[in-house]
Amino acid sequence: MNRLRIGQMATMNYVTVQTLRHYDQIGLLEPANVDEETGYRYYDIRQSAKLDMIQYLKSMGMSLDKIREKFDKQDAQVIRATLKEHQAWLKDKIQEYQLMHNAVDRCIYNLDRYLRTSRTGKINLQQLPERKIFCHDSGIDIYQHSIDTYEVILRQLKQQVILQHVPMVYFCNVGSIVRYQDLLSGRFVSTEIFVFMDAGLIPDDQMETVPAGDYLCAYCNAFEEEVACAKGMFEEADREGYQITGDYLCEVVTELPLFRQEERNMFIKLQVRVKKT
Amino acid sequence: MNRLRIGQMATMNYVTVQTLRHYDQIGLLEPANVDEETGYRYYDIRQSAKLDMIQYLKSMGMSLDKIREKFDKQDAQVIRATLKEHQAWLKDKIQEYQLMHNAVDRCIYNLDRYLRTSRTGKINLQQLPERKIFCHDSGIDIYQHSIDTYEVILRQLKQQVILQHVPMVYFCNVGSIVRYQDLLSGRFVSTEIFVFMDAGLIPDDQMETVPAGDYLCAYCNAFEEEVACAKGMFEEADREGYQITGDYLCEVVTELPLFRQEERNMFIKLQVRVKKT
DNA sequence: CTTGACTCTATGGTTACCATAGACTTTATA
DNA sequence: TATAAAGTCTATGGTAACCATAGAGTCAAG
Repeated sequence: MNRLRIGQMATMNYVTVQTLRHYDQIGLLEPANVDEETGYRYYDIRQSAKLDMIQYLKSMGMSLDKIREKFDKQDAQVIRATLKEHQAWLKDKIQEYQLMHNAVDRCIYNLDRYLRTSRTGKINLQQLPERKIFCHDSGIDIYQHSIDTYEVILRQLKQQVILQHVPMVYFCNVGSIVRYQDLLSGRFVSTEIFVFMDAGLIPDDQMETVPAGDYLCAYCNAFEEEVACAKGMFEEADREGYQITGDYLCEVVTELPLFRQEERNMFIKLQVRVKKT
Repeated sequence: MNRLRIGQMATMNYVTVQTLRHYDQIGLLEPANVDEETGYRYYDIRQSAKLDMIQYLKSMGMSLDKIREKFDKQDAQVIRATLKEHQAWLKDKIQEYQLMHNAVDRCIYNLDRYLRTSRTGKINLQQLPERKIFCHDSGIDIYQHSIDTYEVILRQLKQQVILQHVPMVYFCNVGSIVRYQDLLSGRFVSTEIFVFMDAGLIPDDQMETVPAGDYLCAYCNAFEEEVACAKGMFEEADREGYQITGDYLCEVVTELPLFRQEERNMFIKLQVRVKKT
C-alpha cells in the first residue's frame, strides 16, 4: 500500500495524473520515492492526508503558492493569521460579485425600459425616489459643442470616478444637469455632468442629493434630439399647470454601441422636478 | 480629436497601452485607422464609447470573448438573454464564495478549539445541536486495522462525497461511528465513516440526522489514543450516573499535516449521547 | 539634426492545470 | 517467452487578460 503508482494515487483521490505531476513539479507534494532509473513516481497512501489538505485549502479559494507557504511555516498562529487574511479576501470577493450582480440587474432593467419605451417621445409624470450623484464641472457648456467635446468631458468624469475607486459598473449611468437658477433665467446651459451612485460608495460630502418627488419625464433616442424634446416638455408643463421647482437632469439610461457600432447610441431620459400649481 | 495616438487614448481612458494593443490583437476594439508604413495605431475619440462598454461589461465579470460575441450579435433579445445567463453565473459565484467563507470560518473555529484544548483529555458534558451526516459503510472495522486501511476507506468516502457534488471543504470534518446496538452488546466496532454536512446540500434521504441533546465529550490527539480515551469516557459515564442513549461518534475536528509532515495528525473529539439516570 | 518621448513587434511571464507527441516501462495475455 | 495493451515519462503548447522587457523604428520640439 505504500508503493502506489501515480495512476492509482490519482484515481483513489479523484485527481488527475497531471495534477499530481504538477504538484510534484512545483514542490507542493513530492512522491514518497522516485525510481532513479525509470523516473517512475511512487506514492505512499498516507500522503493522501496532505493531498486532502491541499484540496481542502484549495476549495477555500487559496492559491497553490499560498498553500505551500502554509506547509513551510509550521506555526499555528501564523496559519491562523493567514486564514483570517484569506477570509477578509473572500469577503471582498463576495462584495465584488454582489456589486456585479446588482449592476447586471440594473443593466437588464434599463434594457427592458429601452425595449418597451423605444421610439416614443411621450411626456409623463413619475414619482422618483431620492438619488445620489457625483458631479464633475468641466466649465464647458456641452450644448454649445459637438459630441467630441462631450466625449472629452466624459473622459474627465471617468478619471474622477476611477480615482474615487468606484467600479466602472457605475459609469454606465451618467447624465448632465441644468441648474434651477439657469432654468429660471431662461439659460439652457450645462457645464456639469454626473454619475449616479449608491449611498456609501464614497464619502457623503463628495456626493450631491437629488431629492425625491414628482418629476416630469420624457425619453428620447439621441443626443441631438434632446434640446427639442426638453423644450416640448417645458411647454407641456406650462399647459398642464406644473411649476418647475428644481434642476433639470438628462439621464443616459442605456447606451448600446452594440447596435450602431463605434459610436455612442444613447437612450436618454429627461426629467425635471415639478409641482402642481 | 480623431487622430489620437495609442498613448493619448490610453491615458484619456485610464487603461494601459498594452490593453489597447491587446484589444486590437483579439479584434475586440480596432483603431480607427493604422498607418500602413509605420504600423502606428490611431484612434477616434468616439471609440471611447465602445471602450466604455467593454470596461462596463468587464466590470460585470464578463470575459472578453463573451463581450466580443455580444458586439457581434446585435439583437437586443439575445443580449438580454446573455445578461440573464451571466446573472445566474454571478449568483453561483456568490454562493460558491459564500461557501468558501463559511468553510474558513469553521476552519478557524476548529483551529481555535484545538489551540485551546490542545493536550488535555478531560471529559465534559456538552449540549450539541442537531447535525446532518453523510455515511459510508465499508464493511471493515477500522479498529481492527491500521491507519493505512483507514486511509483507503477515507478515499472511498471521498469519492462518494465528490460524486454527490459536495465541495471538498466539507471533507475536513469527517468521523467514524459506533452504533448504539453494538455499544449495548459491548462491541466497539465501526464499519461506517461519515462527513458532516449542511442541510440542503444533498437530498435529505441521503443524509442521516444526529439528534440534538446532551453529549459526553472528550478530546484526544491521536488515532491510537482513541480507544483508551473512549473507555475512560464510558467509565466516567458510569461513575457519574449517565446512561448512554445513542451512537458513539468520533469526530475529526481538525487535522494538520501542516505540523507533522506527510502523515495525518488528528485532533479528535469523542462524543456519545447520554441522559442522567 | 539631434534628443527624448513615443510606438512598434516579439517574446516570456503570470495560475492551475489539460492535451498532445514520442519514447519508454510495466503488466497481462497468448 | 514474445507481444500487445496499458501505464508512465519528459517536453511542449494551450488556456485569460494582460504586464514587462528588449531592440528597433518614429515623431515632435529645440
